Parts: sequence; structure tokens; C-alpha cells
Amino acid sequence: MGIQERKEREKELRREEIIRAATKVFFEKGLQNATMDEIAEAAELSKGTLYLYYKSKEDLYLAVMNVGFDILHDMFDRALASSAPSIAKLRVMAAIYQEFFRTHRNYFRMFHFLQNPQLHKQVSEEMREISRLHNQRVWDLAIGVLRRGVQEGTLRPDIDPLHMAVILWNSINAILMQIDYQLEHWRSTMGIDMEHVLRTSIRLTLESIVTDEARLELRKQFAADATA
Amino acid sequence: MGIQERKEREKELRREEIIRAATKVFFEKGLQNATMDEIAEAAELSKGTLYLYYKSKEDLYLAVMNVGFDILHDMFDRALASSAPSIAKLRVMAAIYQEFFRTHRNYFRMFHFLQNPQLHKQVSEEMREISRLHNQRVWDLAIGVLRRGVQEGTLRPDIDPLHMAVILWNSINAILMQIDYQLEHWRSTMGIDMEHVLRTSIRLTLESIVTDEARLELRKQFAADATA
DNA sequence: CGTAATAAATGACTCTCAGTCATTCACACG
DNA sequence: CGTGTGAATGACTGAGAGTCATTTATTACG
Repeated sequence: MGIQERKEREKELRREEIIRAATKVFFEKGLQNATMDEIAEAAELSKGTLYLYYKSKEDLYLAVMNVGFDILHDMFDRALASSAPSIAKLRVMAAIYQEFFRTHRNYFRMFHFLQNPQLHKQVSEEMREISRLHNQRVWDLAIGVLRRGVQEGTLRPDIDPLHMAVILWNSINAILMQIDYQLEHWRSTMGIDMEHVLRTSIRLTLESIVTDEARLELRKQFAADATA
Repeated sequence: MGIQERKEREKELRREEIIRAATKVFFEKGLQNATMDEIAEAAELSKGTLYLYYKSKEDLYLAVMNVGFDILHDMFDRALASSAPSIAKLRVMAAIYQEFFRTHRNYFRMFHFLQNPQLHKQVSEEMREISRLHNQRVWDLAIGVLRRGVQEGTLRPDIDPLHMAVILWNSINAILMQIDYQLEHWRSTMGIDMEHVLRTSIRLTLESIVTDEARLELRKQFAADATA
């Protein structure tokens, strides 16, 4: 019964083709301004067919976003292969996330979606769960590093690694979002260099979660990097 | 020529009536799910009239949001009347913002709007500027306190007060947004108590912007509060 | 008064777009 | 072939933002 299997494969290819077209259109227009008709045209399919594969525009959007999570996961995973100390790994992760921000800006922007409860109404329960899993894989990497850091004695044992993860993520993410589309606003109205703020925020946040002893070493490193 | 003036007043009343109706509907439905027809009905006006007073649904939304900024501004302003040291004032501001979050949740939610570049397309240049001014008044309060803190020698002189303001705002705001609508998600999928994370984040962020000497005093205070 | 001029308000209409579903099409199987 | 099945289609529906010709209310003035 190779026919059944071939059909499965073809269906999978069709799904990927839709993702490809949706990626293109969502990157160009964003969620609000992209239309299903346009995606259908880009995929050389009718609109009705899109709905055979994805339940709503928002579901399709999340499917594209999941690719972004996978890319970010792989970037982190590759960078964390070494046996460097945890603090070094955290700094690498911060750097990698910034690299992701620069080179995959369109995926980064999609992450906004998660911040907006309003938009979630149209997302199916299945897609919500699938998306959660893609998201979770990235979290697990970060949490692993933080747990190790506490074990090593370089990260504060009085703070739950999970809590550290949330704090770190929010502090870097919030500022990157501002940089993404408010950079000029901050500069022109208040003369603020947000790239500088980003560096400061990362430095302060990292310093705040390490032990007092490790902080001295960390400051030296930051000082060395600043002169380099 | 009292007639001209009376008309002005009546127009102003009409504007306020529209704001009142829009507030009700936006609070209930949010930006996406509220309709101009519904707001028109709540205001006992026709839809066309709304557009005589506000250029778009988004403009009207921002007008409502500005009231929220004013409320927040007044809460801060009242709380900062004392002559307490700057660090105490910062802690008060954090507490006040949490109070705002609890008691004016609907306005807080509107602040999401500022995070979403996509939604800004429909906002007129005038309303954008008006909204910026309301926003600025709140920032100015915070920045004043931070500047004073640096002068007093309790806040680190090597970090620009403006940068501190951005960092503080983002760190508390990002987590409050998570608490607002993802509280249950964090608890159920990762067992994280976000209220605890919020307290930790505020503590760490404040500790990270004070001088080394002031940090000792601050830690004592946090410890005292924790046992109380 | 009555009437012309002006301003304000109306709601039917247009346009766009997400999502649906009756119909058509393509292909496997006997 | 013909027939059955599942995939694909695109015309259609419903909803809602924004518009504008028409109506209504108000003022100014003879």
C-alpha cells in the first residue's frame, strides 16, 4: 500500500508549501495586514485549501512562528555544546539571542504575538499546545544552564533557576522589542541610545543573579570586553 | 458671543461622552473585539458622529488609554509628595504601579497597545503626539526621582538615569503583563509562582542600580519586609 | 415671525477580508 | 471504462471599519 504513504508525503509537502508561502507573506505584511487570499495566491492554492490544512489565520501564523523557535533552539544548542562555565554560557546565550534578533528579525517580530492575549482567541487548542512544545524546548536549554550554574556555585542558590529564566528572558526581550521598532522614538524624544541600554540591562541582570564572589570575576570580564 | 463658547463646551461634552462609552466597550471587549457600532450605541450616537470626533477606532482607543496614563501619573505624583530618600521613593513607585495594576487592570491592559507596532498604523499623527505627551508626564516623574538618587549618591553614577528608567520600567512591566494573562500558564506548565518572580525581579533590579554601599542598606530593608 | 445659511448628525452604503460549503476535479480500484 | 472517495475550488456569507449624500437642528437676519 505505497499509495497511502505517497499521499501522506504529498500532504506533508503541501503543508510545507503553505508554510513557505505564509512565511513570505507574514514577513512582508505582518499578521494584521496579511490576507489569506494573498497567502493562497503565493502558495498557488485556493483559499479553501488553506483551511483544509490550518484552522485559522492565527493557527497558520503560529505554525510559521514555530519554525522561528526551532531556529533559535538550534542556534542556542550549537553554541552551548562546549564545556564552558555556566556564566560564560549565559553570556553566550545573550549574544546568540541578539544574533537571532539581527539575522532573523522577522521571526523575532512574530514572538510579539505571544504577548498579546487579544490575538489568541482564534488559535486552536491543538496549535496552542504544539506551539507550547516548540517554546518549551528553548526554555529547557536555558533552564539547564541556570540549574548547572547553581550547582557550580556561581549562580545564587536563593533564587529558583526557573525564576531566573523568566527574569532574564523578559529583561532582554522587552528591550529588544523596543529596539526593534521604537529605537528612533527613544533617540529623538529622550536622546536614549537603546543599544547602550541593552548592554547595560544584560550586564546588570547577569550581575544580579550570580553569587557575590562570582560577581567580581564577571565584572572583570565585562570591563575587559568594554576596553577590547 | 457666548454662543460660540457654548458650542465649544457642548462639543467637549460630546467628546467626553464618547470617551465614556468607548471606555465601557473597550474594557469589556478589548480593541479587536469592540466595534464602532457598539460604541456608537453605548454613546447614543450614530457611528458617523464618532468619526467626526475621532479619526479612527485606534485614535479613540488611545484617547481612552490617555486617561489611564493620567490616573497613573496622579497616583505616582501623590505618592512622591514626601521628602523620602530616592530609593524609598523607587520602592514606593514599584508598589504604586502594582496597585495600579490591581485596581485599574483594564487601563493597564490598554498599555499593551504601545508594544504592538502592527496596531499603530491606524493612529493619526496628532493622536500619536497627544498620547506621547501623556506618557511623557509619567516618565518625567520617574526620571526626576532617579536623577535625584544619583545626586544623593545612592544610585550608581555610572548609569544614565534615563537608562535606569527604561530598565526598571521594562523589568516590572514585562512581568506584570505575564501575570495579567499568563499567570495560569506559568503555574501549570512549569510550576512557577509569577508573583514571587515579580518580587524577586523588582528586588534584583533595584539592587542592581544602587551603589555598593546603598545596596547593603537596601538588602536589610528587603529582609525586614520579608519577615514582616 | 419666516427664511436663508451653517453646522451637526445620521445611517445606508462601500469595501475588505476571514471563514464556509456546495460543487468540481483527480485519481484509485474493480 | 464507470464508480467511489477524498482533495481542491472559488463563489458566497457575515462582520465590521470607514464614508458621504442627505437630513435635521441651530443661528442670524430681514
